[in-house]
Amino acid sequence: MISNLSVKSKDFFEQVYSVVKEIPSGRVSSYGAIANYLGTKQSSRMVGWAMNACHNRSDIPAHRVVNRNGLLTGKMHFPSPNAMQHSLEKEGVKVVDDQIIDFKVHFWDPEIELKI
DNA sequence: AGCATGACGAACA
DNA sequence: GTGTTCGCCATGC
Repeated sequence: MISNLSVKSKDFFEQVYSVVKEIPSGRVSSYGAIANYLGTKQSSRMVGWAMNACHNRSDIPAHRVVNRNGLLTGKMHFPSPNAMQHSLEKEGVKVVDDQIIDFKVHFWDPEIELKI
């Protein structure tokens, strides 16, 4: 039903979206954690690239995905640069100067929470 | 084909 | 803790 050509990257995107959608409210994750969960931890950039394409999808809480430092590096890619921080604070995550406070507390690791 | 860039991460000085 | 460098892989010129 589906050709096996050029499906890899698409499937990778879908996997990223699936994991991101599993992130509960008030929790955050990192590109590297997702990449690690998908088995491509060395390609954390591709996770960010997948998020760049998330504009095609509607149900992707991309604001819950930040870099390893808990820094909102991707906020500038949102409709409004303030949307990402605002959404996080709305969920109870404190953000100051584009950085999540107590990031490790709010951190959500798919490899742990989803038990692989 | 090569070179530069990017919502990253890790290693190293 | 900060700054620099490299690796990674897809995309654009």
